[in-house]
Amino acid sequence: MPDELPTRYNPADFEQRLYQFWEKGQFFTPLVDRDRPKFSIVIPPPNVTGRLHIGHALVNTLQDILVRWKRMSGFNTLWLPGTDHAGIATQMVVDRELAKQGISRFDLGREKFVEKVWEWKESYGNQIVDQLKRLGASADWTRSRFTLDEGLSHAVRHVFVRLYEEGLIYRALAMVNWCPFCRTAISDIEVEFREQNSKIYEIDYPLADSDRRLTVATTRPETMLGDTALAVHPDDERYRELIGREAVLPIAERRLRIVGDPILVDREFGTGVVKVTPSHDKNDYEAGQRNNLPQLQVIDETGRMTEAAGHDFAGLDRFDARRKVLDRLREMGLLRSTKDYVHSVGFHERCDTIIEPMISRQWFVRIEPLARPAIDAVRSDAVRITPQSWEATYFNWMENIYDWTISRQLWWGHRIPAYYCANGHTIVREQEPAACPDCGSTTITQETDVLDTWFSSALWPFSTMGWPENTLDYQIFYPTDVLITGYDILFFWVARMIMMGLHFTGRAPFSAVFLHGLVRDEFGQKMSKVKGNVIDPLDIVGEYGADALRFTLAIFSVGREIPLAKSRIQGYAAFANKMWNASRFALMHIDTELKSAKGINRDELRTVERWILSRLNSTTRDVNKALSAFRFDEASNALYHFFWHEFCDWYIEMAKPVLLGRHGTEADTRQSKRVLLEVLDRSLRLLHPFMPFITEEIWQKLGGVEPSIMVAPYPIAEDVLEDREAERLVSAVKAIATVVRNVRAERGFAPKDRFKLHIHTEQPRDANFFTEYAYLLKELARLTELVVNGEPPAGAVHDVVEGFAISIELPEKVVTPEQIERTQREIEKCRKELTSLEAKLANAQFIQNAPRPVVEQAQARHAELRARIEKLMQNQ
RNA sequence: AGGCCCUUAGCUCAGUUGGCUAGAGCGCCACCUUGACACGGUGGAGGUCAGCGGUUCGAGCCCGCUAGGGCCUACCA
Repeated sequence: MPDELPTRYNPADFEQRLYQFWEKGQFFTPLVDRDRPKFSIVIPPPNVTGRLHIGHALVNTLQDILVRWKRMSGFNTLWLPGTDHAGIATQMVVDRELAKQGISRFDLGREKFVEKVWEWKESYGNQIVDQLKRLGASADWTRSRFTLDEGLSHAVRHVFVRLYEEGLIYRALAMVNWCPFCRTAISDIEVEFREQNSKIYEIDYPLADSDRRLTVATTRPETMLGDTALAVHPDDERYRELIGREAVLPIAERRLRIVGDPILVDREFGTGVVKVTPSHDKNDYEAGQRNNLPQLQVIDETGRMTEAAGHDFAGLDRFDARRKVLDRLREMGLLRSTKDYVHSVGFHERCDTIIEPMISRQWFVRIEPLARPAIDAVRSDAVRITPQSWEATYFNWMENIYDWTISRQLWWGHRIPAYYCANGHTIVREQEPAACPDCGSTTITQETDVLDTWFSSALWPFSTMGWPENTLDYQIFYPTDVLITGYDILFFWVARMIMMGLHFTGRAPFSAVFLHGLVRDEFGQKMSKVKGNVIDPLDIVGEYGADALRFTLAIFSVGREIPLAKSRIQGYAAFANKMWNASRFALMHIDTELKSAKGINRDELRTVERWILSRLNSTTRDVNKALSAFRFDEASNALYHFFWHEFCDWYIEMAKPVLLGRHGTEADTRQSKRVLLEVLDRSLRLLHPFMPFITEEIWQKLGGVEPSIMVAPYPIAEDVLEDREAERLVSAVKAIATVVRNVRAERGFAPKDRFKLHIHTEQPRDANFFTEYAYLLKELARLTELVVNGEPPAGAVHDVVEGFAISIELPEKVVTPEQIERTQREIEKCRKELTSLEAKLANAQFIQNAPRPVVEQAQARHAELRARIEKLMQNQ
């Protein structure tokens, strides 16, 4: 029996098989067709060194949901994948590999090392791609790109040269953030400031020409060896007359000018005297420029003290030097105090090394001219950021942006296309020149620095499409439609893509940005190996299936933090199991003849069938609407609720009597089966973007026309399916059944005990409905009999439900104190609401100002409450 | 220091232009092995929507203040 499903949902049985089926079927590859509406997105390229973590799972699940939705909705859809060469990260990984063999990259030399990295990339770089496939990512792998491949490298050189020619890239000596561990400059946003418990030291600097001493405070005493001045505030009466005189730098015994600098010095802070180290502090550097101070580099690029720090210190690590300086000062009696101090210290986010501000020659992007159009693009809604609150952060950063340090002293990356001739001329060209255009020299060397990884990432949306060539892909799929990523790389990546896209293609690279939250553990803690709270998505896929993980991520995708607990994933695996079993049930009753002749005649449908189709229709509308607004949570919630709590809990139960032939005609049974199939089919298609595997597995057994559910049309809402009347009546049936069950449970009757129920209605149509569907209520509420508009005995339990007065005849009168109290409470609640409603309705302004439907609703509610109170009173 | 955000059931969170009789999932309690499913079914308990004040016929939602928490940017001799 090929059509039967195993009793238990076991995703491992089919997920990988289905993925291979999709790949083989080439369903992920769009057509090269410019006449069809397209939808395109590019993946945030994971690092080649990456192993799939839960953040990847989230961002790629969300992209896949959109892509599958759009593809099924008829768009020519491209999801372009790829990986990032990740300069520092990858270099570090290979460094570590080499270290295991006892060699360093310096032993190999640049060329050999880069070869090694490529080798590493060829063997391990595809790991993350295979892992994405486990999640069900429907990216077009045939178009996969790598930031360091030939095409992208060409784009990088092209952009570099143009920016240089436009004066937007320059090389300069400047104070940059230096990582002594990675031995490279890094940009400002790669520095992570952290509060540290540290010490602040007060040190006495004697004046050169008197006994007076000036006390300065510092957290970094080792840098004093590089001091070239002291600064005071020019308006500070305590020190004003000292400006222009000299102090003596302890230990080094060097003369220091005392300068007045209102920008550097805050009179209120500390002693009001500041030591100035222009070579190792950003503010001091600037003060040095203003006051024309000499620079003295005392720390080198490895974090050790230089010769300039003095013979006693040269070669010492900066932190050892700190201790030694303090010892000296103590001996000299110049260390006035040591106090605990909390301040923030900059760390390199990649390697956790404390950043050393350092003057060096680097390449920069003059960013302000690029930022302006990028600000306008967001302001004018050419690019819409969701959630919108991030726009403020974006503007704040973009409006106060400073030049971007793009050179890195690494070996792995895009080597900067600048060349220097023997006579010191600089040539910036896409290809190495044969001779210097200025002097004809043929002795030419290429710049050794490489570019910041984010430089190539900034070009990703168009470089991956073949730009700067005017390729068909570029013409058809650029600009992309939406970019999905985490808010943590808004500045690193998103802002820079907008800037580069606008500058080089004249268009924003995407019209929408969706920033998802960051995944945390169930207690809101960051996941980290140290804490041991890491959830490995591949473990989850193995345990619960990719679909359960995807559904969980979708439902929690909104908000800044996504607390992920296994119990939640388990919950959605249970949902998958529910789908599985509901489908099993349906398949048991759907015969082959039905599968080939799908479709239903709406005019012949009974109320219950019209009801479920109406509910499905409004779910369809909600899901499409939610997805358009990136409300993955609303979409998945709507589907979860519909499928489980409307389709399974109610419709299937309501359909059973007719479906199983216990009630109605054969024609009714056939219709019922048709509707069951129709609703299941549509539900599966609606759910497919969220849970691609299980929906495909089941759908394959439903006998569709298309080869795969992933290319079957996505349902759209149809007004004809909406049926308010059916919704009203079935809603009443549900509510009445619930009340009867409630009374049964509350009064201690057994589930199998059956009662006689009376329903009263003035509407002949409603009376006919209940008469016709008496069998249904008898089944759902377990009744012996349903009487419409009869004479209920006084001793019955009365209530009013959705406008219908009902009375339940119990076999014996059971009155417990709890029960009386409960009725009492219910009446109280109604009365309270009634009182406030009456006040509302008595208020002329409410009647006047509130919209008509609101007033009508209040009036209807008022009537119902009164009737209900009256009936409930009879139960006493 | 500037900016953004959060505070709703035991836990984690929805609640879109003010109309709510405030929802969901998980957890909890009671009952039920009914022929799709115990990864199930039925019923239930649980909230002065952080506090105070204002606008409004009407505030969880808008405005102001207070308290607590988080994040981003800048800086900290």
